[in-house]
Amino acid sequence: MTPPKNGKSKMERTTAADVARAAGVSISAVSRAFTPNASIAKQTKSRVMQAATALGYQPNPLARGLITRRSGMIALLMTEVTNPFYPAVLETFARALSSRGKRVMLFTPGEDEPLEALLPQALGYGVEGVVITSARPTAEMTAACESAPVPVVLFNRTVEGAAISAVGCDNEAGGRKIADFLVESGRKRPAFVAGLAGASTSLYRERGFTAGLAAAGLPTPSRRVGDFTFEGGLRAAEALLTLKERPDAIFAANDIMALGVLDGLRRVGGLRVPEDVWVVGFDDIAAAAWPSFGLTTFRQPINRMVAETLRILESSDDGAPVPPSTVLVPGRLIERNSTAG
Amino acid sequence: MTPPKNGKSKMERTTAADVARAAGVSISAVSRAFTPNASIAKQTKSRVMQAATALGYQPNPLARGLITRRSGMIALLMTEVTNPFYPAVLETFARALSSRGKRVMLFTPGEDEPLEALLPQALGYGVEGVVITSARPTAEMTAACESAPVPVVLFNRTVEGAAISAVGCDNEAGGRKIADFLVESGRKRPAFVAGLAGASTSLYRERGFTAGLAAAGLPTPSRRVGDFTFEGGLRAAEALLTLKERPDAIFAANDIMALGVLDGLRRVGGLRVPEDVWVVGFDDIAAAAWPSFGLTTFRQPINRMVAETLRILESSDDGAPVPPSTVLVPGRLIERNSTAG
DNA sequence: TGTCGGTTTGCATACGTTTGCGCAAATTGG
DNA sequence: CCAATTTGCGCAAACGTATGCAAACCGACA
Repeated sequence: MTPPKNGKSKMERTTAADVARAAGVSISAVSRAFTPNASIAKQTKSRVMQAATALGYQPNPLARGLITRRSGMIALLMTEVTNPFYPAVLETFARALSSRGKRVMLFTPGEDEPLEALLPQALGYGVEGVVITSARPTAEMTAACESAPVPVVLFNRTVEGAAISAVGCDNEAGGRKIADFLVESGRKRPAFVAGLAGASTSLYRERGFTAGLAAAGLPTPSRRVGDFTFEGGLRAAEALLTLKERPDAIFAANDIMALGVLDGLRRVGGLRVPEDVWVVGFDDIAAAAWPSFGLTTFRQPINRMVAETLRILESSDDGAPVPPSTVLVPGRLIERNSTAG
Repeated sequence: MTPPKNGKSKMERTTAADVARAAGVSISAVSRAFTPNASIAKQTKSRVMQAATALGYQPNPLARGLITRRSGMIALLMTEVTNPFYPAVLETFARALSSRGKRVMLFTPGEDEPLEALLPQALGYGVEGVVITSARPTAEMTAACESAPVPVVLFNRTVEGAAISAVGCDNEAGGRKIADFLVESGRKRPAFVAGLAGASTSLYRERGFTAGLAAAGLPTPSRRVGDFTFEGGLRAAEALLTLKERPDAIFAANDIMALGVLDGLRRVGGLRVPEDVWVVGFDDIAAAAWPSFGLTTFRQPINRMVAETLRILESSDDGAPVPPSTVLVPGRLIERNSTAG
């Protein structure tokens, strides 16, 4: 005899059976009461619900997930958490999912864990969808994504020619817009600070930027790599200062590098921004708006990007695999004090 | 007939039964091969493992969790993700758990979701432990924590007199240390910027700070509230500048506020730091080390704090409920350019 | 060769749900 | 008021694994 007399030791989980007993119905009825469109009479449903709240019952997601393959969890694969842009993304996801009753499981590679190992792991947990962010998928990973039983979305990354959905900002247009802005404002020698080699975001931003400059008859900009980090931006700025022809504007592929550039120019190079050099970033992280920086940047609309991602994840909710789609959300140039357009 | 002939449509999960068939053993044997101290012959184990890797099998955490109540997940309840300190904590947790084969589930309250609702939800997922961070537990939540079937640890928060484990930095000692430092350097009119009312961290830091000043014969410092945000710090600085006796040092209860204070002093107040006013923070977030700021601050040893937290979570790994313990990890004052000691 | 301790192994049950399938009850139309 | 239809409900079989229990095995010792 182990009746859930509410054992004194530790909180015993109240199960559907308990609720069923209390409400005088079968376990099935309880289950149906909690299933959105199930065949159940209004009256019994309310009786079940009443008993359920009285006992503090809520269905066990694991048991449910075992059957339905829906655990109410979305996996987020994410490597860089250093760049403040990603915590913001993470938070937006978590909040958005929270209000839909879902949860986010975070998968970060451990010490010597390859990124590829994470996807099968995530799938093992029966997640309903996978969002891959800030990670350049390898070829094998791409294949795994394509054959995954749940929708996979690349966030802020794209892979050419792969059949995977992707959501991002229009990076190329952003780069172009920034080039146009600098050109129109009379800048003559813009430079570029790239992120990690092979990162699609950096690549497209650079492509648009270079194209914009070329269209105005300017040469291909000087270029340094900043690894998407503050220190990288700082070093890139120092390096750019040693050029014979000092740049009169620097566009960094993301904000955190741009801040590093800005600090490098001011503190190390002894230059004034924007009087001597202009600086432009990409993302619009919180620190870009701090008075010390006032960084002109291209804002990525995180909310819309997250919303689109969830839309894709949910579009194939009832099994039917949806063809992969790529969504590019438009961004917007935010002018601040690091330029004087 | 649905043999796992590797259906062309979608990746069929390979189950323990498949492995058993391939290895010519029973399902139990497969299970035991994956259970650390199970009774199984070396030879069979290796045969199972071989078949497992060949088929790409790995046990389903949900099914396993249903039985063992161990899903391999740790819940992280977290509200503020704006303060860069917490993403850093999150990352540290994720990495540490990752290399132990565990995962972190993030629980953030949704739109109008009360924080209290998260704990039962997390428990429903069969998490092996709960870490509550940056959230002031209410009375009912405290009770829920105490009777939870898995260990719960408050990270960077404490609740007086509650039987809950807690891990944090020695905030009071930190505040005291900062006071001593300012006093020894000859500061006469230090001020304090508090975080959210009721947050234990802010409270203890202030207590130590005030005590330190009092010990040196200085009066209770002027005080403003900065809500733990950059903007709050900025406004607090402006407010403190209007005082008849302008402070000659400002200690903010966390770094992000301290940076706001610093920016407010410089950009709005037109003052120089440290020549006119000193600024000290708490946490040592990445931005504190940026050349623009060079914020003197009290470093919280995140790695050690996380390690201690995991130690507590794992100490009651085999059922035996361990008495709640409170661990205070010592921090360290990092002197930078925002002071001139 | 027979018995005995110890190690391995398989069988069956349990974990807490969902859901297809029948059946009884409720509803409708004539 | 009865037959035809709809509706609501319970039974039982899944989902994929862990584990107590008893049977089977293995070598060793008398």
